[in-house]
Amino acid sequence: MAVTIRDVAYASGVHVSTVSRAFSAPHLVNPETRTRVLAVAEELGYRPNRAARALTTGRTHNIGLIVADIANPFFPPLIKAAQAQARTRDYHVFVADTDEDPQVEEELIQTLTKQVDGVLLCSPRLTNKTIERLHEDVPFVVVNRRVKGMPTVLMDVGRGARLAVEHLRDLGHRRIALVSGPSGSWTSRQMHEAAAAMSGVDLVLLGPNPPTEQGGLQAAGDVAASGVTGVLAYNDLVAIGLMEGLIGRGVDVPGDISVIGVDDIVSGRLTRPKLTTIAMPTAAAGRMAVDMLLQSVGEGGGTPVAMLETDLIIRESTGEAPR
Amino acid sequence: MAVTIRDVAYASGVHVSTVSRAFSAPHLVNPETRTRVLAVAEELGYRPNRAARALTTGRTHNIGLIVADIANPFFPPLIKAAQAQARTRDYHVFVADTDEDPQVEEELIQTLTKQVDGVLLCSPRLTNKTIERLHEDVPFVVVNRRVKGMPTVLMDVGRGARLAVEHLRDLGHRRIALVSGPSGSWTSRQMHEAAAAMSGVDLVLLGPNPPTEQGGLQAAGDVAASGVTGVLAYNDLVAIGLMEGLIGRGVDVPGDISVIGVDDIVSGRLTRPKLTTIAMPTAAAGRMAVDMLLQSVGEGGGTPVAMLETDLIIRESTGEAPR
DNA sequence: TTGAAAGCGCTAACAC
DNA sequence: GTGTTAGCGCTTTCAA
Repeated sequence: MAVTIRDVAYASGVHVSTVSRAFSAPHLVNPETRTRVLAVAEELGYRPNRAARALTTGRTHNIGLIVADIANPFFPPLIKAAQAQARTRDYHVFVADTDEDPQVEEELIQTLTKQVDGVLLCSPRLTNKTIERLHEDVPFVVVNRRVKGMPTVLMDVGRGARLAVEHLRDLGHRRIALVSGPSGSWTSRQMHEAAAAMSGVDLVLLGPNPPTEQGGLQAAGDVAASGVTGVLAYNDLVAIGLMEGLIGRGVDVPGDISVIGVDDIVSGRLTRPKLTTIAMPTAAAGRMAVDMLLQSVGEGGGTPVAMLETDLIIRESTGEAPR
Repeated sequence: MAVTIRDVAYASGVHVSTVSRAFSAPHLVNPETRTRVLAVAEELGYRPNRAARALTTGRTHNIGLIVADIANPFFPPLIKAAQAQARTRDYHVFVADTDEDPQVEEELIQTLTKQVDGVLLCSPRLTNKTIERLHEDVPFVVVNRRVKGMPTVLMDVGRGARLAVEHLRDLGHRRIALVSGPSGSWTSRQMHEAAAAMSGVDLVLLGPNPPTEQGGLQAAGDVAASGVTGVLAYNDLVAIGLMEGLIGRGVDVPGDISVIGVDDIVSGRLTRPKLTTIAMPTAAAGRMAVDMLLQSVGEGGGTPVAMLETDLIIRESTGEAPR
């Protein structure tokens, strides 16, 4: 068995409670005793058992991070950043993948609840109602979606969409398609609203579509047939699939049709032409979400909503409208 | 506070131990009592506290998964698969990113040790000695590296390298470069040994290089100057950077130089030309590693070493040798 | 400043 | 088949 607080207490000739204090309430113990205890602990290789500690303190020092699909390139930078940020606060993170299944998501949250101080819900697929119910048992921070009364981290995709449409308009495009994502998606709705409000262009809504390359590929026919010269896609994956489908049909990108994606995943820099896209601050979102969660765990006050900036990155998949 | 076993016991008129048994030793309790207890538990929304359970059983039902870099596209499929497999066995997984820093890696392992039943070490950067020392406190499974006496999951990159070299040889290439990875890398060494043993081709070793796009980009000059007509790169990232550098220098791929990567990351399908690569069974490795870990946690016997198949995926970055 | 004792939620002998 | 009891490793009153 591993070395416990008792071993340290015995070896340093003090009571366990003193050892405990030496670690978690240093000011309550004589400096000399403390140094001695710490030295002995070090020598024995003692590490406090966080689970046992959690039992009395009610603080696990763990958080849960639930995402729809780890393999979706949008998430890894967020996971990485969240995990790194958590570590600076001495927190560990459980990562769970729901495979886009709300059922799995709910179950995961429930089994995780007792082991964590809070949960980060990234692009959750659950209904608001279910989220609210589950929230009774554990603090949440929701990323990429708006749920009433819940601390939230959003990325301003509306602004991104406006920038994108402006960019296309400046290039002379007058008829633009929005190749949307899944029907329930908050992001998709934001994009639509922002784009629809822009003057000087006609907007054609094409969707819903699965948020994947496949989804984009399948939409290529409709896009080609729609007579648009510019496209704003739900995300980079969709944009990449779309470009593939378009090029496969003999459509030139950006000669005939300009394409803009969302997310700025690394793959977007590798396509030919390189993808113009709206960069999402995923890493910043991960960090901020962790901060918010630990904040709300500590105090419980308020329901902060953060809106992070997005930016348009112009590469090669957009150009002058054909005339 | 959340509902505990005590609440359930009280509400169903039995002792806590009976409730405990109803969950973890059903055969020891009267079927009727059991159904009643379970019903009450369900109604109250009782969920066993796994941390508390771990305190008595010594089984946390958690595992740790430590990777060098979550954002490296090689890892997400592995993480996803490991996490999914763990879930089928009722295990949760801590994911931690070391940022390629051995120091961080060691500390992470130490703080995680008490909270998990075992740890998956993916492409660890620690010395064998350190790994062996840490292994005294917690079971390990090592992925992508060979450590004496440790359960291991390997991917047969040697075979992949042979297939790759054969493929180039069949296309008429006689002088081939191996653009290697980091100096300590097990994978890199395997590739080198396998490729060097092939007859009918001259092998030029270029490296070590960082395992990134940047690394490939920087190696482009040497590759172009080396007079080879075929290249096997350490991984897809390096291969992609290399292609970029080559094409930027006016070298045609595959017209002048053929390029083969390793990993089969999704981005490789997006480059122009599409990347020929050695597919690594990362998802299978993740699943197998979890199985091995839980196996060794359960029994502790043996030191299994699994070698998973790799395959050559021929796309567009390889072609006939120029004459 | 330190020790003693109770208890966090749960399981595991041991009785009955 | 079920209740009793002790205890997992730790923190936290309460005394001294």
